[in-house]
Amino acid sequence: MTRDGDSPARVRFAPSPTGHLHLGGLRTALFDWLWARKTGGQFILRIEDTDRKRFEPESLDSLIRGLRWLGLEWDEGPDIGGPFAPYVQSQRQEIYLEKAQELIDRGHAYRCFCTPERLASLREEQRRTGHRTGYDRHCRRLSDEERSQREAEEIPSVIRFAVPLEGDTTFTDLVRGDIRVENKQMQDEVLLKADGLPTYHLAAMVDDHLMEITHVLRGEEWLATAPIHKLIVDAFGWDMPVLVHLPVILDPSGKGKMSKRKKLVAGKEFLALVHEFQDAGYLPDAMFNFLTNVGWNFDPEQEVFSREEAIDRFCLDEINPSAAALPYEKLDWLNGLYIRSLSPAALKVALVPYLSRQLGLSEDELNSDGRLDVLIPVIQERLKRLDEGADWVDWAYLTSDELSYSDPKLLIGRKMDAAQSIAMLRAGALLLGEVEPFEADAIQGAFRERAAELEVKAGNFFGPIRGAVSGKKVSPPLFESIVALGRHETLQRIGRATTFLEGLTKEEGK
RNA sequence: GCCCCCAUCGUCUAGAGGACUAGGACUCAGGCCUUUCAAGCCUGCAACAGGGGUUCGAAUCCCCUUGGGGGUACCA
Repeated sequence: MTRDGDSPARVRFAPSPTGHLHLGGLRTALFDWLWARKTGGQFILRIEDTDRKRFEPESLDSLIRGLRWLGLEWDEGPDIGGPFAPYVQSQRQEIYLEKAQELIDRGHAYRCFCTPERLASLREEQRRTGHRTGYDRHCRRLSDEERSQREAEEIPSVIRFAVPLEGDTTFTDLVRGDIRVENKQMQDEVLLKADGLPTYHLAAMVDDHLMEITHVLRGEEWLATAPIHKLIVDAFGWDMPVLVHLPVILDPSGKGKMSKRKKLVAGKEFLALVHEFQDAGYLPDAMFNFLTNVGWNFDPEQEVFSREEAIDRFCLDEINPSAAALPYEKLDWLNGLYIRSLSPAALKVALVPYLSRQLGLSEDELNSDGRLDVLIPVIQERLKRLDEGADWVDWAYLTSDELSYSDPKLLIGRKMDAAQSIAMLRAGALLLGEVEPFEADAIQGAFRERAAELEVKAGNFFGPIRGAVSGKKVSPPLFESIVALGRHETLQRIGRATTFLEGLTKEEGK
């Protein structure tokens, strides 16, 4: 039933807007989307905002941006509507109320008048005495009389599900098989809260049914509540959708579920939130490729694949049931691969916003001259993330004054002395003053020729020049850097570097 | 504590009883290339958690142990 030829599935991603979307959520959405596209069905976005205390309005925006960033377009959702609108649970309150009442009428639920205080002290007592925690079903045993009396007094109440006292419940998880749990292990979960809003247990089951959801993909943290959900769905007399619990994503250390942000032994910070990956300059295509292979495997012999290929091969019953840590190094490698596959023009478009932010220059300024056009092709293969671009080109945007040569090691290579470096700088300046055309190949040719005449190694010649031009030990290829800077600015920098070294040798001579 | 799930190189994974001297990828190490740094190419290190079964034969099936994870809310 999950092989080729599956009928169109209706799959929903149903996050609660309680904060920024993290990679685990994004992966769930991705698998949802993949399955909907694979079967030619629908991908539905539903907002589960039934917790007023934890609701954060901004997270909705963040959520939508994150999904769009990865390219997961939904077919029905709060912003575009659909045949089962509204897709925001807080706007569906009457439905849940009605359904909860229906369960009471059928004897599957009951009103509970216990105060939060009683519940808390009950829990405390259970913990203290080493008993298992849980509601003691006090109100389930209320007589009709007692119940109507409390209702008449308008004592605040919730509606709880009445779990069968005996027997057991079996449900099926597509990747784990049948799972059986004794009913006595389950709680009379709250279905409708005192504020009139439903809990997940009610709202999700009702909406999944009403919205004709065929497959529910959700995090493994829901596995323990699945039997309750089965019981609720059974109580209504509905069909259970296919359940797939996606393995949790572990903290990079492999210990515990990934949370917002944690530090690893190396003291290195790992990203977890979708917008953080965005800001760091991971490409959506790379992220798509990466995430698809966590919890599922495209092909053990093929690491890189397109969205179309992924849709074509994706299969729910191949999902891996075991928890996994994100292989961050692989993400970097993949991202580098995708960056290299971009055309220089496309990379420029992607890179300029990052450069603008980090260098404090406007995008117009960055686009106004040819520096980036020369530099981008040569830094392309050096980038793993877009936010590394600034480190590769910042020197080109410094004025002569801003560039200082305080460290002689920058200009003097290993096994060289200051006098030799000065000679190299002078020779370089001489060449750069007259070489034509002022292009990387021509300049390189002239430099190599001169190196041969001088009988010095290319590295010894280029090193001091590199230091003078970029102010760095490590820079993009020298001759492209020189071209990006232009003849005038390059000569200026070499001149200043020469002066600096000369001052140094004089001091030593004293 | 109780319930449930999971278990192959450091990490992501392939493996659905014989094709496994366990394959791929990332990382790491070494080499080639080389103007720095990368990229690229080549080589290498590295795993079936342990113990019992079942079977002619087990990484693959069963049981136990251990380890890890999840849940135990008027949160999702």
